[in-house]
Amino acid sequence: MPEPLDPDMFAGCADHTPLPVRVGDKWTAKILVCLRDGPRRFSELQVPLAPVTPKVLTESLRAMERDGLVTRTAYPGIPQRVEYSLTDLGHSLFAPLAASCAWNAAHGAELRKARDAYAER
Amino acid sequence: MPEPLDPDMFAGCADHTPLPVRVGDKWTAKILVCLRDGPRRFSELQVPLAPVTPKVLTESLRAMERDGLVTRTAYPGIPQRVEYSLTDLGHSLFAPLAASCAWNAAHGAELRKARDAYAER
DNA sequence: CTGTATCCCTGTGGATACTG
DNA sequence: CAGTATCCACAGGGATACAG
Repeated sequence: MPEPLDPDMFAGCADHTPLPVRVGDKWTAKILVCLRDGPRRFSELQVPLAPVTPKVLTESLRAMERDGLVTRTAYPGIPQRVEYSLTDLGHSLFAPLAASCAWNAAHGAELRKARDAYAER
Repeated sequence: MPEPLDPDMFAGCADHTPLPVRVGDKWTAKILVCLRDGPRRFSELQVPLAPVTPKVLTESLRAMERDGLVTRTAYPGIPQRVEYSLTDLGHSLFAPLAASCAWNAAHGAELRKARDAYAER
């Protein structure tokens, strides 16, 4: 018999999920992985992330820059050259990300099985 | 100097984030926490989750049931009585969830600081 | 090459009211 | 009590074209 739930148990929480900010969206986690081993250029990121559009990739990178996860470095010249790299804060996100990936590896099949079984009806 | 990125590095991935399915949404993680210590009734969940609407709470619980994270048990009688409880699979999500919460505790302030600094311009 | 500018579509979530 | 039924608003993401 559990205790009654505290009506204010989420009072200190942000409005959204307890997951690290904006890592639950469509591209952030993948960008993290792409930048894991070193700086990458804009066009270099577009390849494995296809079919991401330039607009969306820019938006994602800007948001990550704003949150201190990546740094953007522009090298003057023609053609233009821009590199994105992870900050220490960005690297620190691999800890929770690895935990999530481990869960998927261990239980993802079970989840899909449950989903398929539910669809039977 | 990192190797070139593998164009197919995300070929096996789902279209979305590598995070556990539907835990990145607005209510799932909070529902998990509410059900952690035992079964809860629908109206019992509404209290700490306010101002969630019945429609949205139902949708979230249905999706979690579909994914095998919770079980729904209805007890006949008047007034009606329904209890939701976590499955073993649901409980297993606390591992990645804890890692995310730990990140927030350790680095959340740093992220907010970066965000505020970025807003200065 | 590295983006911006528009326009648009969809899904998630919400407001409100009603039912078995 | 435990939902359903409607209707709706908004943000994320995408298609396409263009610019510095």
